[in-house]
Amino acid sequence: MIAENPFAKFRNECEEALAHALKKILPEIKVEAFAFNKPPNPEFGQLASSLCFELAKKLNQKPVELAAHLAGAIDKRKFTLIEEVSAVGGYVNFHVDFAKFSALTLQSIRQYGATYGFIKTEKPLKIIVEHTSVNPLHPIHIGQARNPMIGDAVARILRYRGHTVFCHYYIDDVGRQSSVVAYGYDKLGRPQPDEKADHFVGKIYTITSCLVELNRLRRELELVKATAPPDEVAKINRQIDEWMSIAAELKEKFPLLFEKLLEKIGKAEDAEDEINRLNLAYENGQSEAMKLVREVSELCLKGFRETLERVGVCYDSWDWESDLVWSGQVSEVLQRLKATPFVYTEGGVLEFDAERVARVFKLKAKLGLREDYEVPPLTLTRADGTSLYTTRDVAYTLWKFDRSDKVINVIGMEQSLAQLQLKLALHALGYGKCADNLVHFAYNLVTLPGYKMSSRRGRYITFDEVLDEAVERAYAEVSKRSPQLSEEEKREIARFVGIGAVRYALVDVDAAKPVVFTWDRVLNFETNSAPYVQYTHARACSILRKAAREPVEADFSLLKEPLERELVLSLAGFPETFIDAAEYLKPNLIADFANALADKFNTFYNALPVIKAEPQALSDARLALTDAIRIALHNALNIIGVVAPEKM
RNA sequence: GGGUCCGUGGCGCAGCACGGAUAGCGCGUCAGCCUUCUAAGCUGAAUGUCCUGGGUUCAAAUCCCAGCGGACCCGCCA
Repeated sequence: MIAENPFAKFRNECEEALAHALKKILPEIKVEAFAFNKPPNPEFGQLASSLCFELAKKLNQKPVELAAHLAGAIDKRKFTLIEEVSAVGGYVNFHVDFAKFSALTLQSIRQYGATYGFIKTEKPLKIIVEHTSVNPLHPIHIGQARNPMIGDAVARILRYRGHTVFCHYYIDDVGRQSSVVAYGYDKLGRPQPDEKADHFVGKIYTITSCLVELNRLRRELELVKATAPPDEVAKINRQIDEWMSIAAELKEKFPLLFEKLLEKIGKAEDAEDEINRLNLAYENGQSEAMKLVREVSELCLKGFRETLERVGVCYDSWDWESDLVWSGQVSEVLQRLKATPFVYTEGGVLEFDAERVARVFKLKAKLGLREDYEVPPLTLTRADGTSLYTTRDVAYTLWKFDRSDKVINVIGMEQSLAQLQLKLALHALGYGKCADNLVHFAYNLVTLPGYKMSSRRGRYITFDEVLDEAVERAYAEVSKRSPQLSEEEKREIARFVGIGAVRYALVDVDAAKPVVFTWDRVLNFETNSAPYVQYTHARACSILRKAAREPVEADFSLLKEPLERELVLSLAGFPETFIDAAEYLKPNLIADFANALADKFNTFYNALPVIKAEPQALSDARLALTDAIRIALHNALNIIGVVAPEKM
């Protein structure tokens, strides 16, 4: 007997059994769906119904008596997996027939192998997952690295679920910041990088942006010094002080580059204007500007690709924001928005009345907003006619929906309002359906202890640094723990252990929670980490290797130990966990599952022999169990992008 | 001021979508386990007003309301 979802099979039988019994003794009662709980203790069985508590009040009977009555009415002979039904304290408890259930679960896992657990959806969709989308100005820092880890895991999960998934990277090269870095790069004479390209670009960006900001503030001070109130002058002075200290930091860290840029733009009074001109020229598709900005952006992206490839993240499409502007899609969207009654002009710029859209289309309840909350308006254009980020995002979103049924944007929760306004803009344009299929997967920030990471200020820890450190730490661990391995093996293991640890650490915490970055968090190699699960997987592989035989006709009824039964239950539940993870977009469920299974296996490993178990039939059954665990751990790690090694 | 999210042993987290029996786990602390299948492991001990107060319910960490604390957002930045 084989089932792709063993635990669901048991659950279905329990449901059916309960429904029959209810119909028999209380035909007048209609229950839509039966919810089951997992009992806190195996002596209460594997599934429990608390239905009697609900019915007790309606029927004016005691739950305990009702439960006994109901349990007694179940004819368990009609079902294959139900061994016993008991009534305890008002609950109806279902006990699984472990002999049959173990056989079902372990044979199914063996049969499905690398596809076990990945139940296909009945409604496959074309889904675009947009993730990472770090601006091409500086290296990906650890605060941003949570994004590709979550995005990639979500994409993998949805693919295994049977959807057609495309991962898109949105290259935001139209913002003013791109012109800032391009300006600095140009002043330096467009040099070739002498290090990893994104790190190189990042330095230019930070220093340029700092110098330009100082210029601006100093001029502002000159202008208002005589006329403005003292507290305003003091405020500007404070800002100057802050940027001066940043400049000092940068000068110390990158003396050569700092000097060069200081010389070129330190006193350039027209820097601000030149950057604005460059930005305008770029949006207008002027060829010199195009060449310059694209050149810097490409450099940076080259660095990103290296980093992301290293952690096993890849994309199906790299979408340039500028392409949307140059192709006229942005201005077309603007025209169409202007034609709606929701756009007005104020102070020479176009404003979008998001609040009115929400009211007219009665969307507040649907979008989870209170009726008395007023959605702030969205400015669509600058006074010079250039577009703003969210405006371009409207065009981009429509472009994405031309290619998919559903769009998932993995974007920090600080952009919640912008994403809401984006949805409302879609409604205003008549694309309410797209808005409904647009998901903002919001995740919380990663901060450094004491301060927020700031790319403009050059205060960040790069993802590359974290990966390097993790791999180095892992190398030290492997060398210590497995000195017998060859140098090559150690390097290889260090690589996937270190990278796995980082991936796992960034996926494991609920995306809604803020994370304070500490090295301890990502360099954890003990329980509840990728290395722990990887180690457990390698351990299972090692046993199977040493056994050197195939347990062909194992007698699963020999698996009578509570530890073995818990393992079977865990394994049988993997498909349901996977479905939950896919439907609710919760990759951390997979990490938790893997960790919990590893925990149970290690307990089992320490308590009971596998190869040396007597009689051999028991050894065979335990080998089959071990093999099933190996498969489940492998599959779980696979979806969160972590390598499952055979040795470490 | 308004909005969104978060609040669970000393620290870091799970559980909350779908209410259910004794709230789990890791770190740290203490006491143990390697001539036995990988000790990146295991066993045991101590540690909790599940932010506070109301409400709904037979039943609340979980749902609702109010408050407190923290993060983020409310820009002709992205």
